[in-house]
Amino acid sequence: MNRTEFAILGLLGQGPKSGYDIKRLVEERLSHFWNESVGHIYPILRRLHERGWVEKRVTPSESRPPRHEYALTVAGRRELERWFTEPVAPVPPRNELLLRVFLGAMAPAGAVAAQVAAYRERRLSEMKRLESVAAELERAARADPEFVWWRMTLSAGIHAARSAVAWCDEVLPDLTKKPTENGEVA
Amino acid sequence: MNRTEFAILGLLGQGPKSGYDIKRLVEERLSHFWNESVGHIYPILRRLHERGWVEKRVTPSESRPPRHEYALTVAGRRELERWFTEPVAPVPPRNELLLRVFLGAMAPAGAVAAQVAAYRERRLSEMKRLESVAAELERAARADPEFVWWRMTLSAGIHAARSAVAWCDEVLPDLTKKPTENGEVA
DNA sequence: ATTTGCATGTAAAATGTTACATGATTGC
DNA sequence: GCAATCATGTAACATTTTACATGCAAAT
Repeated sequence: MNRTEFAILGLLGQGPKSGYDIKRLVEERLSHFWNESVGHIYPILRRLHERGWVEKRVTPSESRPPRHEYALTVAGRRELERWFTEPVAPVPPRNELLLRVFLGAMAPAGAVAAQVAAYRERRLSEMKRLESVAAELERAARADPEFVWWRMTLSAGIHAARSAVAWCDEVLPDLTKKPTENGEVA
Repeated sequence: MNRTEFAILGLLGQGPKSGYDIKRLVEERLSHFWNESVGHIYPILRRLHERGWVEKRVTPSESRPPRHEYALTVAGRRELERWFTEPVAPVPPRNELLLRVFLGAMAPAGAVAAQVAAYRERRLSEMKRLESVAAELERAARADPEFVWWRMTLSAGIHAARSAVAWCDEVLPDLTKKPTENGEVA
């Protein structure tokens, strides 16, 4: 069983949803640590249905396409709880920026520095964005039962972004001073 | 053009290699930020050859299978240099641990805490391992022209691992005290 | 004796992304 | 009038992993 299936099963655990609901929810709340592509959600929902982990209810509508809503079954919830105790599968890393850094000796002058600087920008703005989301959450959603969990994932994102920026600040001086000393292409 | 092609092109930029050489090099030096599966390397090498970016030299041997060695061509090196200036494609995140944390409200009691504790262990030992590799490198390879670049990638790994541990230490108290208050399944 | 390392590759499966197809509604 | 949002889904493609297939040499 794959990761997408569990992600969707988990989101349905919070209440019945349509494929489109799932897509939006992932974009709005989970985007700093998860993503789902639309073309993947619908086939997975069907598979979950075939296995009896979700049930489907179609609500017709005059003005729009009928709404296909999926809800967890008892078997689905059991499966979901099992997943929580299953060890997280390690993801083999693939970091394109670090690949460029590692191979930096053969890069055109300044290219790696520019990449790291751009990366720093991205991570810094990500950090600020997450901090403002967290502040807003703290203000508006303390009573929400999801609150504590959501805050933890935001904090994870902030920690990661902050440490990425710190690394950039550490290496950027070495990358910008006298590039040829590092053996780069002149 | 995909990421594996550039990774292999880049490693060949450091000198001619066989498929097996590439596999070993990735495992030994790049494993904290990159991976390649064997089944992928050989087809890619052939593709690079078809495009004229690498040239192939087969050295026969009595006792072993012939060694197929690949080396960058001029066109290959040009392509590689182009890649350095190309913006890094953002990777859509998929963090299974954070997915579990986000959905923590419906987890069996203590399950999320156990996952985070296990994750902390993994990241802490990763951090120690990278620190010792870095120390060894500092001692043995300062003269190596690759040294500065390699050190930067190690530092990135150390920063990331350290910050992950810090996050775990931040959230673990909340996860272990009075689990039912967080709305978990009892 | 058996495992590990050297060394090449192929084939099938899984996973996931992108583009396409359709069409109404709502807001600007 | 036009773009965005709502809403469903399919099909083709790309990417990557896993398993298979082979076989010698060296070390334990």
